[in-house]
Amino acid sequence: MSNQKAEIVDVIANLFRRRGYDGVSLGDISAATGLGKSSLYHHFPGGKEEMASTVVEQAASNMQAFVFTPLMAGDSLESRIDGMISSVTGIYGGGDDPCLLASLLSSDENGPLAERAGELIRLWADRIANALRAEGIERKEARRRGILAVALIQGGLITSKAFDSGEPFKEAMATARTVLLAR
Amino acid sequence: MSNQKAEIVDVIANLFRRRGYDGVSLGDISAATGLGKSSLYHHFPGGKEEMASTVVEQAASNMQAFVFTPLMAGDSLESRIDGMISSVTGIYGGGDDPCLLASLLSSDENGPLAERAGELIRLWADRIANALRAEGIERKEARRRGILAVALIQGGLITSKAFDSGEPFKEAMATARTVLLAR
DNA sequence: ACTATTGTACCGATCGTTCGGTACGCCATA
DNA sequence: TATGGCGTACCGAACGATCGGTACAATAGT
Repeated sequence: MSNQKAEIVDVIANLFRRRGYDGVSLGDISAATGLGKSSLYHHFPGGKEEMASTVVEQAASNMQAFVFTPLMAGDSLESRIDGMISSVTGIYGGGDDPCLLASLLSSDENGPLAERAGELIRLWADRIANALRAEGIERKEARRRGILAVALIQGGLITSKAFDSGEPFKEAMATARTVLLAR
Repeated sequence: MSNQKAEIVDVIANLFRRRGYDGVSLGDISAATGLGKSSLYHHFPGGKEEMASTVVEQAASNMQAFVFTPLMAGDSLESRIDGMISSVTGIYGGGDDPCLLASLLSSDENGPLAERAGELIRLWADRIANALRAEGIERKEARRRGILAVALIQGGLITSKAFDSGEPFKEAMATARTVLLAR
């Protein structure tokens, strides 16, 4: 994907994650990107759905690069977890920016976008669980904690939005850290 | 509010919480309620916005009755927390049903509905904190745990949706219970 | 008879989408 | 070095469909 197009996708992603799939019109996208509606169809022949799915796939690749990779890179479980938390905090603007996956998971009801978003969330929990298993934590317990950590991240984002403050998110991240590093 | 109207509001609430504000059209509401558009405008002269705000106010009243009241009614902190958890588990169908407040908080971007939904989420955390303070837990710590519990509930709902299973939600609730009852 | 409630028909606006067409750069062939 | 064709990128205008909302007459319940 060219840099040019990646920038466009980035702009569209910011719309979708803040307003959900149905909350964003092609007019909005046109205004935000500076491209005419017909130009958007040049880049995304599949229309709005292709714009959204492209955005999701970019998010998937970002997760791979900025979340999963740090989760396997550190020299100790603590440093791996801290690496992920640091990345995640950056991605979500310290709690100020909504999660694209959660946004599409909720707003598309049983469409293909929601299915893919759900898949990525499950993958996320799975990768965390794998990191724990590599440290000798039993399989089911690792899975339990992985899911719990993702729940804390997502719940932290929602409460941070409700409180209009990054503090709830940061508290949730601290709790997730404790859960993941408990022995 | 008459029983008749309360039923209508309930049907509309189920639409909004599953698809968000923008994902529901008046046609959808008309089909789901069996009422023509004119009938809907008879009951809700303010249109879609009034339908949504009525739905939110009904949710507020339900929270008061089924969540806040149990939170003050038990004879021990443990029984109060368990009362709330039991009610909450029922309200969300064991994790299968999305949260109306979270749905509107996210899909309305900075509209009045999102503001009200956020207010109710903050109130929820506050009520939990109050229950903890009544047991001697220090103010800031009580507030921290209240917010954390709400985050676990909301995050549990999202992960449960991603996994298409009530299990993540139940795990999140169990964790919330532990957090709230810790000494 | 009166009021509450509803169905039918319709409104302008906006939705996602498609169309015809233009500008520009690359590359082959003459 | 011209020239003509071709692919990429973009645009304004318009499409049919649906959006939220309204006017009004008919019906139902008292």
